Amino acid sequence: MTHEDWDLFAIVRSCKAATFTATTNTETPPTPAPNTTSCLDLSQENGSFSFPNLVQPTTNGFQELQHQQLVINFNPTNTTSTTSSTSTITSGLGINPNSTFSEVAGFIGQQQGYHHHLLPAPTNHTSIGTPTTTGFDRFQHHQQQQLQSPEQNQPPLQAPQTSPILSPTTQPQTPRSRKRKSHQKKMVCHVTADNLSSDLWAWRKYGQKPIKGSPYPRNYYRCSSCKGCVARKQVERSTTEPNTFIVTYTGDHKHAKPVQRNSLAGSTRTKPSTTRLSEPNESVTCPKRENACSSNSELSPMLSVSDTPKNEETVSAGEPDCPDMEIEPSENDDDDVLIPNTGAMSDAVLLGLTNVDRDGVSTLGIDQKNTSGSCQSYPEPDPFSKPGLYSSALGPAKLADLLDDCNL
DNA sequence: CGTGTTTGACCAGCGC
DNA sequence: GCGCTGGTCAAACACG
Repeated sequence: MTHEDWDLFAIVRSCKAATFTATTNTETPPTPAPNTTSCLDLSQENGSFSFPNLVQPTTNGFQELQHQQLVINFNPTNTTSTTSSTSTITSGLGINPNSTFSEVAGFIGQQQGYHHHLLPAPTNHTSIGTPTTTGFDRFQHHQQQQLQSPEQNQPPLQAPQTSPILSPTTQPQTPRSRKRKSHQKKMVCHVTADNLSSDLWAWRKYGQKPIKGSPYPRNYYRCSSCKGCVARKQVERSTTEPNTFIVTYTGDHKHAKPVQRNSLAGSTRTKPSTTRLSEPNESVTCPKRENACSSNSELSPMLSVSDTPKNEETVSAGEPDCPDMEIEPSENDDDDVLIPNTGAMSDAVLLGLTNVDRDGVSTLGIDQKNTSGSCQSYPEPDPFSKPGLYSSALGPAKLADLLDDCNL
């Protein structure tokens, strides 16, 4: 099946591609994929940072900053002044999918510091930051604010069942949140197909919809690492750059980021071969999903951005796994809490990979029914419909297995 | 059995 | 008010 071939090839490519080409953004000058090896390996015991194998540490200074962030809970409500618009981080670099938003933000700040000359003129609407005041700086500032006043800053992450206080996106009054996502805080990442890495988060696909104006369907995923987690992710292929996938994260994880891939996450869909390569980092331990749920202290830092969609701003930033990332704030700060699960980006990559055959050429012929009842044939196979590849957050070993299966 | 995907249906927001 | 669109639900099914 060409579809599978596509997936496998893409996965392989992604695995091999610790580096990838920068995605182009109409609003941003192409970021010269700087040192693509400048990935972060901030995996620490706290679990907040998880830059697995595919990435390598670059600067110690940044790590220090990252460490500072780790213990800080980001208050989404405090970002109003600095996050009044959508920001897009475009970069050929990649932030490891397993990183939290704070990680990404920090990374962005770092990259801005290094490459701010490549960035568009900063504006007050930039949520990510400016060359003089990087988003990371702001991010830290907000986090510190929250630290200083934890009481005032309501913990964004609440246990779904135990706490009636939920993010506006998941108000208990409305079993089915129909709120327009356009008004929700969200983080958008542009991921190239070549940019692949593993994602510790477990995502479960719950829907697919054809998007008007786009030949590619949009896929909807929710976090399956922990029941009650409202974190969601949308993945769709960029119309302008078919090789790029737009991953949108909404909602906040109500649990700590898995230190390791959940072996159960998507494992049922994968077909590990007997000759699979052993991967030290992969699934040595298999924490149950429930274990993923933990106190807020372990929760990923959260991001909140205000809403000014029209003021979209593109910021180039280095980011191994999330070359392009933009934060789309909601119009109401109190409305939505975003946990930038940058870790999911790799998933998007995986998804995207499913659309390419082993020659790296998109394959056609797979029709995907839309979710609204009206069938629609997509010019390319649904990159997200490949069972197991996406939600399972395949690790290198699994990818290798898939390769073995296909003699790739 | 538990997890995942698929997919038709449903529902709410939005623009006209 | 109406239709379009996007987001979600949930049943059915697949997989290990």
